[in-house]
Amino acid sequence: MSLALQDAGMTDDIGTRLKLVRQIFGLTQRELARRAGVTNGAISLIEQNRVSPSISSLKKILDGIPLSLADFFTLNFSPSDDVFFTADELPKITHQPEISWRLVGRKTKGRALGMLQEVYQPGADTGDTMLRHEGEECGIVVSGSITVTVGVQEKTLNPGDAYYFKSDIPHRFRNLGDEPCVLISANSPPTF
Amino acid sequence: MSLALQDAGMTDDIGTRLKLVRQIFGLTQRELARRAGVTNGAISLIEQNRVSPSISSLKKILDGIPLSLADFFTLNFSPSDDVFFTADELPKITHQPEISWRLVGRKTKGRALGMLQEVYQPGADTGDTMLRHEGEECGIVVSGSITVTVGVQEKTLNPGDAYYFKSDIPHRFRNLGDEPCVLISANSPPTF
DNA sequence: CCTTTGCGTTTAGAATTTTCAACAATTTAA
DNA sequence: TTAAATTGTTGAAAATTCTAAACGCAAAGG
Repeated sequence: MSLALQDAGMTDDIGTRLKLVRQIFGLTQRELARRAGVTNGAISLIEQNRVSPSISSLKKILDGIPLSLADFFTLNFSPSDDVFFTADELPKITHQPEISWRLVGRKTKGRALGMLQEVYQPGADTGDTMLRHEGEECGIVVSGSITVTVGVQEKTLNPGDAYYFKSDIPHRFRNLGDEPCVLISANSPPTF
Repeated sequence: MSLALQDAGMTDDIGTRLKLVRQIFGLTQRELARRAGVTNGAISLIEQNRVSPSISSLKKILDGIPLSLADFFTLNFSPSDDVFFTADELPKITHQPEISWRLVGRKTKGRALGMLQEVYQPGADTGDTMLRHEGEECGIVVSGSITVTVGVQEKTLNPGDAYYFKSDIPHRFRNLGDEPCVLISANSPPTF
């Protein structure tokens, strides 16, 4: 099981690749399908490699994560030491050019925690549609400042400040300052 | 015309992207179709964005170039000064992990020359199927050594050594040494 | 214990892509 | 200048993907 996951990392196998990414982001097939505007059946078939999706479908699906096509094919899950990670081993993810993430650890399956280093360039804005379906998440600002909206609350966080909320509350991150903001976040979705 | 090519660089537009890559490699729709094992009609439709290809089709097509899916989506044709290029501006191409290329200049359309920096890791082998359909090409070794086969001739080239041949003769590059080989090559296909 | 809920899977039919073969336009060669 | 060859495009049929609606299974709650 964990072997299969490791193997699948480098593969061209689109189905396994999609499944891994989906699970890393803590989404069910149905939830991703809803966000992407496709049916859950389509995602199921793709993940089983019973069909080879069209670019347009795959793009729609990845937009629901969100993840660019380039990142999807570039993402590297290749095995490494399970405990220590050098900076350049952390898989990089960029959807909008202004926002980039780095995953801390890869084998999220079977783990309780996911961790990200997130970089928001000045002007970056996640929009308010990024609701995750279950679990909780928290983070602490390392440098720069970031304006976080959670439900009806909003606050601009500076280095050392932090947040913690249930993921099913709509939330939004905006960098209204003029320098990049780096923060470390963690999430604990039971769906992992 | 040249404007369209510049614009197309950054785009998600798969059709234009494929067309650009195909032209950079000096291939016709039919020739690429033959190598890829698809029909020329399919490539035509894709390049016009009248259909959105399946991943399996796109992969087959890119294998005929050859170019990986990751590189295809990562390749950056974005505009820059037309005369000077810094190292990191040169679009990187990797098909096999052991072989990587960097294009010198992007706007090959309308130019007579294409130039590549090529890196062959120890053990790298292009195989003998890489025949380009017309034109001539030449190169000079910068570091390491490379064994080149052209038709019935074969020679191991060391730094400073060079080659020059008609592209329609079957040719093959192999790094039989134990250090990476860097070479600069140029080609002049009339098909550009 | 039973019901409910949520998960991934499956199947038939609708929608889309791909092939095959022909076409028009351009280039090459005679 | 004409004939032959080559290129990209197009239309109808074949093949594949996607949807919509079900299914089986497991976990959670009453």
